[in-house]
Amino acid sequence: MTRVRRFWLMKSEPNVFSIDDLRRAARQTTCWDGVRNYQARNFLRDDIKTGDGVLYYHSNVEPVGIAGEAVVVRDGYPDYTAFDPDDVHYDPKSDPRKPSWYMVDVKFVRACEDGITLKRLKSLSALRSMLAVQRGQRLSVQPVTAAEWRVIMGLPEWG
DNA sequence: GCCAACGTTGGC
DNA sequence: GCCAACGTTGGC
Repeated sequence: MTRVRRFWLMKSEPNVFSIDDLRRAARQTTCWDGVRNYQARNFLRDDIKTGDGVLYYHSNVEPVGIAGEAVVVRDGYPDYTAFDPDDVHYDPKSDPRKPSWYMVDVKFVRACEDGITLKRLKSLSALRSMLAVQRGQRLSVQPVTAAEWRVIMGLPEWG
């Protein structure tokens, strides 16, 4: 029984961890730690699976937008940074026997050199209902539909 | 740096 | 269970 591949958008502040950091990381892979929102947690724990496609989104930078593509290489597992008092993402309420927070591992696929800006995404009528272009949308891990994925993968910005 | 939008907390 | 206060996110 094969599962249908799903697609996601994950936000990262590039001054914390950028698509180039991912490209240069060991095995070009990182754990997606530090998510502390329950809706995003549920996606990481239950829905995001190895092989799923990821739009790597740069937030809090000029300009904001999609900076590259990644792929999920490990299903959800407990976010151990929540257990470490020295970690910025430490959460004393997360019990290792019943973890509150989860993460997946993602691997670099390609960077989009000049990026696909949010402004550009908003200009495409095919992406009108995409979550990322909605006003006030703060969720750091978002589902992307297959149709939206196809539109974005077909943009000339990928080179 | 500002601030609108949103999620969480905690008093009641 | 409500909701005001608070803290955070993230576009601008």
